[in-house]
Amino acid sequence: MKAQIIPNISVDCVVFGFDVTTKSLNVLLIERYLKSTENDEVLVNDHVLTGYHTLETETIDDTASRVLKELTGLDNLYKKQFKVFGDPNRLRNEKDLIWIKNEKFNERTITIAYYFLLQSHEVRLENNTHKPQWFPVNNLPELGFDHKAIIAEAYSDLKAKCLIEPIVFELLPNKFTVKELQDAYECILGIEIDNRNFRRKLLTKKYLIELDEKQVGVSKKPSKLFMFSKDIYQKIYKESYLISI
Amino acid sequence: MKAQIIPNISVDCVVFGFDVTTKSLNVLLIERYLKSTENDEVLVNDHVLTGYHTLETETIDDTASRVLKELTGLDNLYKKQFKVFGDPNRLRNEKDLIWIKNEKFNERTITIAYYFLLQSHEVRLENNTHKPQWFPVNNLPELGFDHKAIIAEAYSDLKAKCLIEPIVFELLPNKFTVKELQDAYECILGIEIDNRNFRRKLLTKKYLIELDEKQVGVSKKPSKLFMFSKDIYQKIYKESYLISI
DNA sequence: ACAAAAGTGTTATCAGTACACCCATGC
DNA sequence: GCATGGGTGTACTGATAACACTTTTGT
Repeated sequence: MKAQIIPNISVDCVVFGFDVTTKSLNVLLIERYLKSTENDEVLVNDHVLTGYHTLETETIDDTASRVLKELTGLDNLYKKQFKVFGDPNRLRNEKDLIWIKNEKFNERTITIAYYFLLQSHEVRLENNTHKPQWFPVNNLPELGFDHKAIIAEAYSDLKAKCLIEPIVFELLPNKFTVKELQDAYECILGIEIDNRNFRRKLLTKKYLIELDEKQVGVSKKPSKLFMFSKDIYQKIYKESYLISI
Repeated sequence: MKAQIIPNISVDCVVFGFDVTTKSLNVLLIERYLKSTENDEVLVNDHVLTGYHTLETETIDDTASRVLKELTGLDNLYKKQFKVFGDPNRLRNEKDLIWIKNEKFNERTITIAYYFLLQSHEVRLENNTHKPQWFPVNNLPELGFDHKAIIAEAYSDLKAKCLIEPIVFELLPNKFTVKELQDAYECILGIEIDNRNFRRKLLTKKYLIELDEKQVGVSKKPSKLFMFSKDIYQKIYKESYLISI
């Protein structure tokens, strides 16, 4: 017997992928496309986040992981539940109503929103039945439902979190250069950082392990590679009670 | 026609009340009490958070506000949605099952948890049909459902948020002394703060307005009173991009 | 040898921490 | 006049911010 879906509770996933070569923070979207059966008129043609209803037997976290695995084949990614969207009118603009009628799900569905962090290139886009595509977080296409607002909230949470938790590393390969780390921060925060100050600050951190390796296949001076040690980070982590208001 | 409740979606409210005289951060709980109809045996006798199901026609935020108004008569309090609890087994220990059977609600209910901030004494406890009581956050009674975990998460979020947003003021009267402000911080964070450093730091803030008033009715030297200006705070607020990992 | 990116140091300023005593008031 | 809590100052240390040039490497 298959587990029942809960028709009024869903999970939506904002998948952030960092592209280290183009220095771009992207969001993974899927197409929402519907043609009229009568006259071939295109009724809906925009993009949405990936999501699905929760099953009776699983936790919400499991739903999110399942949805992501289904879309990307990936497991064990950084995952953050950041907000619930439950406005009774959140799915009620014209195209949403057409879509919902077609898909036959509950108009009053609340969605628990998660974001995931990975490197863009980890996701195989070719031959993917969901036809996912990457869009720069600052240049999104037309979005269905309330997904524009969901992405905005996710991005805002990501900006805040990356300053106080070591999550940038989730967007980078295992071995990375200091410049790439700086790029990731600059890209997420939308700011420029002085490279001397940044290097000094980060290179003193014990949890950044300098490897005996350099970049290969680059056309100019190759840079040293580093790794992030979560173990060391957790060992030296100290709670801060600094009041910053 | 009355709005329908959504049987599998609820809101739970962690009401934090600060008592400025006892310097105690408290949580408002209501009793969960059930006697057997057959033999007078007490089946359930513990405490829970206040909460209720969402109505078809309202937003989740509205549900939370409604629940709180119903319990306390209060409006316009600081309110924060901080996490969803949706484990399929979250309501399935023995007493919870007895209770749910009696109350006839859905075993697979997810709850969206909020916390509220106020001063303990704002809530009238006498003649309140819900029989709410304050308990120190560090000394809670036996709790039903997964409410112990919900309170723990709420408290943890509060600790983090009070360092970066001016929300302590929600726990204090309009006019307060610097000492009371310090007490609030010490109490929330569970730490001691050097009063000279604290005063110097906070008194330089433009959003703390020194009043031409002093405490009255205290038995020793009366202290100057201050107000928090949200307007000024928002005007001088500057986004910080300080990486603190 | 040249282009490109990696890598490096100093100074000034600000913020945080540690620490102990005097002062004003109500009783 | 005294007990109580309010209120204050200084020195040290560490972190941040501003700023420009040299080095290494591949081609």
